[in-house]
Amino acid sequence: MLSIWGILAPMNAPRTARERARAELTAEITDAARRQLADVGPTDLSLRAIARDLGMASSAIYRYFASRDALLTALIVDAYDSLGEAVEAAEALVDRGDHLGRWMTATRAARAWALDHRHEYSLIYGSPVPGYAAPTDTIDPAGRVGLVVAAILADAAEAGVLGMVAGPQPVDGLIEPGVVDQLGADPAHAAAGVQAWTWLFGAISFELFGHYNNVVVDPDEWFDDAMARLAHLAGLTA
Amino acid sequence: MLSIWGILAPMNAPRTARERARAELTAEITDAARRQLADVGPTDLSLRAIARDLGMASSAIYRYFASRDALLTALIVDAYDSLGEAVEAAEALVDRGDHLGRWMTATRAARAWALDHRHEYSLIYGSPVPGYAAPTDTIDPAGRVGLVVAAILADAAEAGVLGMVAGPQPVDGLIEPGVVDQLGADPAHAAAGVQAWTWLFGAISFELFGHYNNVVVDPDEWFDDAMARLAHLAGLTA
DNA sequence: TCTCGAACGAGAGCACCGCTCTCCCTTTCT
DNA sequence: AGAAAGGGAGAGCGGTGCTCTCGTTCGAGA
Repeated sequence: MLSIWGILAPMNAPRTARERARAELTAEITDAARRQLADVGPTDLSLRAIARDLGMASSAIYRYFASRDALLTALIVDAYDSLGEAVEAAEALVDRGDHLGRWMTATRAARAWALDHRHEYSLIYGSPVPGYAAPTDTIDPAGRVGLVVAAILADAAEAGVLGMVAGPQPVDGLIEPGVVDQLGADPAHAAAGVQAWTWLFGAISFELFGHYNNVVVDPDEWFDDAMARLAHLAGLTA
Repeated sequence: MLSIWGILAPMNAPRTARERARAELTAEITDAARRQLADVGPTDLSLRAIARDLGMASSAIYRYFASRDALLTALIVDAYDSLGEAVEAAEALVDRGDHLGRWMTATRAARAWALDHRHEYSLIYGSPVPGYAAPTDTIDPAGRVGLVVAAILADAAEAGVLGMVAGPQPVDGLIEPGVVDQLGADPAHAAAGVQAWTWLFGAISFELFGHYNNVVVDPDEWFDDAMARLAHLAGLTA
C-alpha cells in the first residue's frame, strides 16, 4: 500500500507545510546553537545571539523551545548521540574477534570526539547546567558508549577469553542487575566494566579541563597506556 | 627585637586601619560568595547579589576583585585548599604504617568533602568557567590531594611493601619527572598513582553529576570497593 | 469555498546581569 | 597642613532570559 499519497506524505513525518517548516526551523536553531557552542561554551550560549544568527526575533525562539535550558537539553541529547555514533562507527570497523583492539579503538574514538567537541563534551560530562534536572530524555542516549563497552565485554565472555578481574574480586550487588544483564557478564566483570567506563571519562575530563597540565608528558601516549592497563583490569587481554 | 612596635604591627600583617578593613572586607566578600555558592552553582553566582547581601553597592566590589572571574578564581583556590585540608586532616589520623588504610581514608575524605560542597567541587573539577584561563595561583593548591597520595605511595615504597603494578607495566616517561620525584617511587608506580588519582575524581564526578544513576546500586559501597581494587592496581596492598 | 482558531513572527518591555565612570568623602603619607 | 591615594555610592551602558501583545498567516472543519 505504498501509494503516492504515502510517498508524498510518509507516516510519522511532517505532512503540512507548516509542520515541515517547524521541523526545519527547529533543526536550524539547534544547528546554530551547536555552531555557537563551538566557540563559546555552554554558559555563554546566548539565545539572542542564535536568534540574530538566524535573522529572527529572540522571542520567536520560544515558539520552538520553552526556555534556554530546554534548548540546552536538546543539545545534550544530540551530543550524546554524536559521541555514541562516533564511538560505534569506529569500533564497528575492528575485527569482531579482536576484543582488546575493539576496546582500544572505542576509547580512542571517545577521546578524539571529546577533543574535537570540547564544549559539547563539557556540556554532557562537565558540571550539570544550573537549573537542569537530568531529564529522562537524556538517559537513553547517555548509555550508548556504555553499551559499546558492554558488547565488547560480552563478546569476550562468550568467546571464553575474558580473564579474571585483576586484584580483589568486586563484591556482588554493586551494579544494578539490569546493567549487569546488558554487560552479559558476571557481576565482577560488570563492576570492572563500570570502573573502566568511569576511568575513561575521568581521564578525558582531566585532560580537557587541564588537570593533567604539568603532570602528564604526552596525553596520547598516556591515554593509550592507561587504557591498555585498564582493559587488563577488566580481564580483557585479547 | 620583639618590640612593642613589632607586636602592634607584626610583619606581613595589615598595619593601618584601612589595610585591616580591606582584609576583612575581602574575606567577607568571599564568604558571602561561598555562601551563595552553596545553593546556586558557579554559573549563577551573582556579584550584585553578593553586594546586596553585604549591603554595599555592586560597584564597590570592584575595589576588591577586578572582575567576577577574579572572585571565582579566589573561590577556586579556597576550594582546593579546603579540600586539601580535609583530606590531609583525615589522613593524618591513620597509623603511618597502614598505607592501605591511609589510602582508603584519604579517598573517602575527598568524596565526603565533594558531597558536602557540591558546587565548590564542580567549581574545581567540573567544566572550567567560561573565560577562565587557569591562573597560576591555582596550580599549587590543586596539587595538595595529589601530594597526599604521593606521600602514601612513597612511604609504602620506603617500607618495602609496595607491590608490582598490576597488569602490563606502564612505559617510562609518561609522567613528568618532577611529579615522579614527588611520588618518590619508580615511574611505573608514579603512572599507577596518577591513574588512581584520575579515577578517584572521575568517580566522584560521575556520582555527583548523576552518571551513576540507574547504574550503581549503593554509591558508598561502590566507592569503597573500587578504591580498594584501585589501590591494588597501584601496588598498594598493605 | 469560506471561516475561524491555532500557529507564528516581531517588537516592546521587565528584571536582572557584569562592568565603567564620575563624584565625593575619608584615610594616609609627605 | 596639604597632597595623594583609597574607597563607597550612584547612574548608566550594553547585554541577557523571558513575557506579553499585536498583527499576520496557515490549515482544518463546516
